[in-house]
Amino acid sequence: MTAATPLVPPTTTADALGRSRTVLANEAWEAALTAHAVLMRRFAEEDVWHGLSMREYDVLYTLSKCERPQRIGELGRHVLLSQPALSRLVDRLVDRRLLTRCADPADARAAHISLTTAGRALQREVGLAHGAAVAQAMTTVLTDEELDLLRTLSLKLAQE
Amino acid sequence: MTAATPLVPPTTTADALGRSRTVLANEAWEAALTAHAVLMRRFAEEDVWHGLSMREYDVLYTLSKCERPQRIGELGRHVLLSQPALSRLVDRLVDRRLLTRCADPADARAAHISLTTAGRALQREVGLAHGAAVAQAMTTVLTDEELDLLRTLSLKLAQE
DNA sequence: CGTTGATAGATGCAAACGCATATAATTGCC
DNA sequence: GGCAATTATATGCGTTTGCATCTATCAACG
Repeated sequence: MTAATPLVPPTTTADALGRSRTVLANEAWEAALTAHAVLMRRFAEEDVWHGLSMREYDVLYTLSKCERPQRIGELGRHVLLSQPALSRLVDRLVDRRLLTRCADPADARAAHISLTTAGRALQREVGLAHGAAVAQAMTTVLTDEELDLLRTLSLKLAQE
Repeated sequence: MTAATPLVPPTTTADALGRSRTVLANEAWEAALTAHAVLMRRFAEEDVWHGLSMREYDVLYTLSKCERPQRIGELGRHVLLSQPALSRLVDRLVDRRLLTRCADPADARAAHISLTTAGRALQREVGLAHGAAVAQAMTTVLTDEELDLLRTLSLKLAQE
């Protein structure tokens, strides 16, 4: 038994990186928040919105991916907005003839929301231009592998 | 020259994954947005905020990382909020004795914002509990390597 | 059936937000 | 030094938001 035998405990990955697991998590979250803010700001100032707010577009986009009409509650799961705020946002889009509310024969409480033809057309138009801006912003700094990795990590985070 | 020579163009990584680079970027962004929304909602409903909104905490946190007092404009770079909204948010926090405004001798336009003792104490208290919630949420679904990767990808996205 | 509790969505209201613009101070250029 | 352009922040105002609460409907159980 030599005095040179290393007696330090085996390092974890976090130790090897010089940070605790908690710090690692918080640094990752802070970086993600910053990236979110930077990109949201950049996308918001693109001239592609045709009078929609990003939240309004978010609702149109969510509906565009759905085959069947959605309830307010369902939409709420995809949009970071309180139920009353979402309810009124839908009101406004209905007033603008971009959405329709129709009754559910099986549940009189529910409001089924769906895109009008105009709503779908507007979503497509905005989506095309916005999607191009998203691609532009992300592909200039990330490789294909990194984009795929970001998607994978994000899906893990979003899972319950 | 044989007829068996493959004449298809070399596949890119995106082709190999079966998606175009644009689609890849948009899928990554959508997943990131979803993760952001899911986690924000979860963090917001944690009972750690002591009467602060998350945006207000964001300002206290940003200031807590700075040695010197910051201008409104500097804070604005870190917070996803319009300049007037930030100006009034600071007003409210000053009214609550969590921040102080002091004049800049070299530039009478500028408002130097800094934490009061109470503001710093509140940030620490909230930060401790919130940081724990962040760590909890992220470490249960991501490994250390993945956390570090997320941080790296996010920093790349936020650059420029 | 009828009452109780849960669920979907709407509404009252005060607080907070964004846009446009005002105010005030600085910089640059003649 | 004086005037235009720019920068930093504040304010007016209409819109949107969140919280609390309300209404209406459904589900479940005696």
